[in-house]
Amino acid sequence: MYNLLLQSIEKKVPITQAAKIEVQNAFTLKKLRKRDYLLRDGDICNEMYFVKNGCMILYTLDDGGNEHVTQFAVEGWWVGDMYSYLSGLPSNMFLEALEPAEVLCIKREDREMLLTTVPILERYFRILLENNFVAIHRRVANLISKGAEDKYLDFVKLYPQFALRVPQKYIASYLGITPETLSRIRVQSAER
Amino acid sequence: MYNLLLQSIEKKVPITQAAKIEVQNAFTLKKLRKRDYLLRDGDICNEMYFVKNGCMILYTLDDGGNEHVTQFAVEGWWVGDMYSYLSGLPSNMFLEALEPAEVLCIKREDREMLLTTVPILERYFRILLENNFVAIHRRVANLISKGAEDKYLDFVKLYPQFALRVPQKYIASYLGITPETLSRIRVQSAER
DNA sequence: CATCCGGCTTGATCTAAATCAATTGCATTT
DNA sequence: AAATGCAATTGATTTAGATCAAGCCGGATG
Repeated sequence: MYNLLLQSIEKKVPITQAAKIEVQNAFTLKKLRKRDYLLRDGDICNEMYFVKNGCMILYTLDDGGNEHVTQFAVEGWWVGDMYSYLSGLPSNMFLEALEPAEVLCIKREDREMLLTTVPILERYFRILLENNFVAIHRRVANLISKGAEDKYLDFVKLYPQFALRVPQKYIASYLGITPETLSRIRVQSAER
Repeated sequence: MYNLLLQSIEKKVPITQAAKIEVQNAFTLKKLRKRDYLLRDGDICNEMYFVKNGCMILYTLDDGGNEHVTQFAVEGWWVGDMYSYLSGLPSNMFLEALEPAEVLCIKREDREMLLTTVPILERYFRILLENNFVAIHRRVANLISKGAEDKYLDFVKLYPQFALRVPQKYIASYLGITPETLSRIRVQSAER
């Protein structure tokens, strides 16, 4: 049950057997069906989630009711509204399962506690966040500098798995373009 | 000389006198004049920089020679090309002083060393990166969901200091719009 | 003091992508 | 197998913002 999480940790830092037990005790499992929500606009995000399997999206809704996907999360990824999680203030996001999913949940206080009892995890999260910083920075660079087609091509190159797994409209949203535009881009790219 | 850095650390984690010495020994000071570079396309980013004073921008150049600002950094901020810094691979970015500036530099190996000798800094960087994650995530949400005017208004609300301090063209670039568009937005907003 | 240059503004035009709208194709449910 | 409901496609039109081009202003430089 905790295999994937412990692997994720061990890939980055050494961890003792005793610490593994501590880790396991800090998490609970949630099983989700397609379209279940872990978080809705207005909720406070009191937990962060480690995806064991399935696929989640984190998104906002604008005034016109359009979804804007800020994050995907599949097996081995962390997800949640970090803003709300850290501040304790209400989120303006939705966290939804695109597929049946299982996630490991850790509450704010439990994580804080765990970080003091197993301090090597500070290093784990630090490394995780650094890698994440690189990825999100690349995304920003693409968003401010590239046109629709180039953004899509970079996305496919970076996450070939997603391009197949996730409905196109979510990818379009993630790239900041419309589903219609993405559809047209795909036929044009294929023609060449 | 190390005041601002030590304050930045102490705001987030407790640190002993001995550890402060260790920190100071790990950094060197660089003084920059306006338009000096700390990093150019093709360089490997072997250091990260903590800004003591002045203002830096991190940007890419596209095929058309247009700058795309991915980051600002003023007093108390960290900056550098994290991708190149972590991987040791060449950067495709420029890091330039917009004003005369002083930065504290820490080499890759020295930071790794420091993190093992002063492990509380793992926590410092972890917290820093979490806060940063929230900010950059907000930026992404704005980039994929908002029009030019709303992006600008959010920027001014979040960083009122910058709006005055930095030439508009860099702000435009940071927002993913042209200087012309930003100029027009500003007069329109003022009219109302 | 003059001039030079970079940054900002303003206007005219163009274009990539959004929007609006209809149709089709799948997959899930009944 | 019919029916329902999304997702994707395709076409027509609109629009936000880019691009191109000139002029202008203010601070740095000889």
